[in-house]
Amino acid sequence: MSENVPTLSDVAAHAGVSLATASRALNGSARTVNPALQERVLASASALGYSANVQAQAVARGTTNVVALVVGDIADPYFASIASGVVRVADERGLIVTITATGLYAGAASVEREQAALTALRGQRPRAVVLAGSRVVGAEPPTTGRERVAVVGSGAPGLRTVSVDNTGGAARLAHELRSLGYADFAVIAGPEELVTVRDRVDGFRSVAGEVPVEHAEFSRDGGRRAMSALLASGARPECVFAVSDVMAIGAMAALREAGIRPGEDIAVAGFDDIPLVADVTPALTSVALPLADIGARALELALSDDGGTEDAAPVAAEVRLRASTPRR
Amino acid sequence: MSENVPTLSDVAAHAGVSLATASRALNGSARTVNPALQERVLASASALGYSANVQAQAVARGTTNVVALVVGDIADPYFASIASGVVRVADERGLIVTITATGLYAGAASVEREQAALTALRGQRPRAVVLAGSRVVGAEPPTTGRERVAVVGSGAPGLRTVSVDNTGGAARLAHELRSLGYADFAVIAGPEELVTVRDRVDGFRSVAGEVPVEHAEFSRDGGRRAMSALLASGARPECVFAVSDVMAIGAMAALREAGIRPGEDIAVAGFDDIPLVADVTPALTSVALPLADIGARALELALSDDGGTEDAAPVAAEVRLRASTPRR
DNA sequence: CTGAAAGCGCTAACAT
DNA sequence: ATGTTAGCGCTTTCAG
Repeated sequence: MSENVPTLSDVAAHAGVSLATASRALNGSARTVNPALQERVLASASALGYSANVQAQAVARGTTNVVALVVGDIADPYFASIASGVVRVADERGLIVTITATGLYAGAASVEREQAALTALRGQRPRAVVLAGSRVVGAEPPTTGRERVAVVGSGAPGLRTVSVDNTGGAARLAHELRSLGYADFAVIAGPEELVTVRDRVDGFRSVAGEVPVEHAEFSRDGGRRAMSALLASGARPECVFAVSDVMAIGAMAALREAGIRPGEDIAVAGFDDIPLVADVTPALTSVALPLADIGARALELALSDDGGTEDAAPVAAEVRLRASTPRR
Repeated sequence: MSENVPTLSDVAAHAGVSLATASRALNGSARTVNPALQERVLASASALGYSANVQAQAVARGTTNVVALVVGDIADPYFASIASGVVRVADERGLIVTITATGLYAGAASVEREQAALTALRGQRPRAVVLAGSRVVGAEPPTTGRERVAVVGSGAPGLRTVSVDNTGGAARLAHELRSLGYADFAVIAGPEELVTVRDRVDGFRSVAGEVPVEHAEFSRDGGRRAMSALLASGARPECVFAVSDVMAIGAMAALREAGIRPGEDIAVAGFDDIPLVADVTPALTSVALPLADIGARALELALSDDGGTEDAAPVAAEVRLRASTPRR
C-alpha cells in the first residue's frame, strides 16, 4: 500500500494537459498559460495533493534553492543568533537552509572539520554558503567550488565578508574600562588560533597594554577553567576581559567558586552581548554585536550578484557597560 | 569563464571507463569494481575536483538524505539545544538537516505557519522530519505526506513522539516547592493554545491548586510583561512558576524593575533548564529536560524502521532546586 | 498558447 | 566485472 507521491505527470494526466503545460501552470514560468487551463491544472494539483519535487527541479534547472550555513555549535547562543538571521532572510526568499556544525576545535582539527564540511556542502550545490565558524589564523581560506560564500567575522581576502570590528570593539571596551578606573587587567581567551580571538585580544591589548592572557576552549567551561587557572597562578586582576560572553559567564562561575564576588571584588566584561547577558547578576558588561542582523546580512551578501568581494563597512561593535564593571 | 562543475561523465571520460563504472567506483554500490579501475576513477575524480551532485543522486535513487527540522525560533535556547542534538545525529549518519522556523505564534497563526512549513517541506522529500515547534491544543496533527515524522513534546496520536513528561515535571516541581514552604503561587504562561503550556500549567495546578495564571508570548519579554501585569493587578504571590526558563528570566527582570528581589521577596521557578539558567542570579530553579538528547532521539525515532508509532517512555523531567526558591 | 521531446546528473536494471 | 541504456521528476528548447 505504498502511497505513491503524485508526480507532475499525474497532475498533467488528471488535468488532461501536457507535462509542459502543467509545469508552466504550476510554476512561474516565463510563458503564460490559458487561465482556464491554469485553473484546471491547479485544481488537479490540489486534488492529488501534488507538491513539486525540489530535487528534481534543481537537477532540471541546474540550480538549487539551498543555502548552507556552517556554524561551530548551533546550541551556542552566538551561533544560534546568527542562524536565526540567516533563516529569516532565507525564509523570506523561499530558500532552504541547511546547517552543518563543525564543532569548536582548535588548530588543525578545526581547519579539517571546516574543510570536510565544505566538501560535503559542495555536493548540495548550494546557491550560497554562510560560514559562521571561526576561522583559523593563517589557514587557507576554505576552498569552495564556485558557489558564493560569505564569511562572518574574520574575513579572508577573496571571500565576501561581513566583517565585525572585533579589534575596535575590544579596544573601545578597554578604553571605557580604564575610564572607569581600572588599570590592572587579565584576559580570558578562546583558542589562540582563531582569528576572532586574536583580534579581540589584540584590540584589548592595544589599549590596556601587555596584560596576561589565559587560553581555553571557547565555551562556558573553558571560561571557568581559564579563570580558575588564572586564580591558581596567583593573579588577582582588578578586571577580567573574556573574549566572549559565554566564557565570561564561566569565568564568573569560577570566581564565585573561589569565593570572589564578580563585579565587586573582580570586575568582568565579555563580548557579543548575547541575549540573557543582561540577566545574569551582576549584569555583564559586553560589546554588542547585532548577531541576527549579521547573519541576515551575510546571507544577503553571499546571495548578491555584484561580483566583487566588496566587504561592506564593518559591523559596529558597541560597548554596553553594566553592573559587572562598576566605577572604581 | 564559467568554471563548469565536473560531472560524473567527465570523470568517467577522464578515467576512460563507463559512466556506470565511475558511479560504482565512487559510491558504495553493491557491485564491486576492479581495484585498478577503482584507483583510476578515484584519481580522476580528485584530479577534476569532482563532487557528486546530491540532488541528482536523490532523483535517481528516489530517496534523499535530507532531514527537516521545524522549530519555533532557532535563537531560542530551547530550540537551539534540540537542534544541536538533531544536527549531531544527522552528521553522524551523513544526513543533511534543513531548518525552518515557524515563529512562536499563538492560535490560528501558529497552525497555519506550521502547516505552511510542512507543505514547503514536502517538496524536499525529506527522509524524516522533526517537529519541535509547539503544537496547538486540538489542532489536527500536521498532515504530512508519507514521510516519517517525529514530534517533540506534545505528541499527537498517529505521530511518532518523543514525549516529555511536562505534566509530571510541573507537578513534581509544585510538590517540591510546597515542601520548601511555599503555599501561595502564581503562574506565568505562554499562549494557552500550546499543548506544552497547557500541560505544564495543568501539572502544576494538579498539586498547587487553582492558582492564578497570566498568559503572554512565549519569550523573555512575554515573561516580563506577564509578571508586570500580575504585579499591577496587585498579586503578591510567594512564588511564581514560569512555564519556561526564558519567561522566568523575563519575570525576574520585571520583579527587579518593580523593586522586588527575585528569590528573596518572591521566589521564581522555570522549566527546561536551558544552559545559563544556573548562571543567572539567583540561580533559577527549573525542571531539567535533556534537550539535545531529546533532539537526537527525535531524529532517531523519525528515522527508525519499525513501523509503529511506538512512543518510547516519556523523557523524564527532573526538578533542579536552586537559589531562586530558597526554603521558606 | 500548447505539446513533443531532449536533456539535467546520476543510478540501476539488464546485457555482455 | 564492465558497459548500455532506460529511466528518476522536472524544465525548457523547439515546433506547431
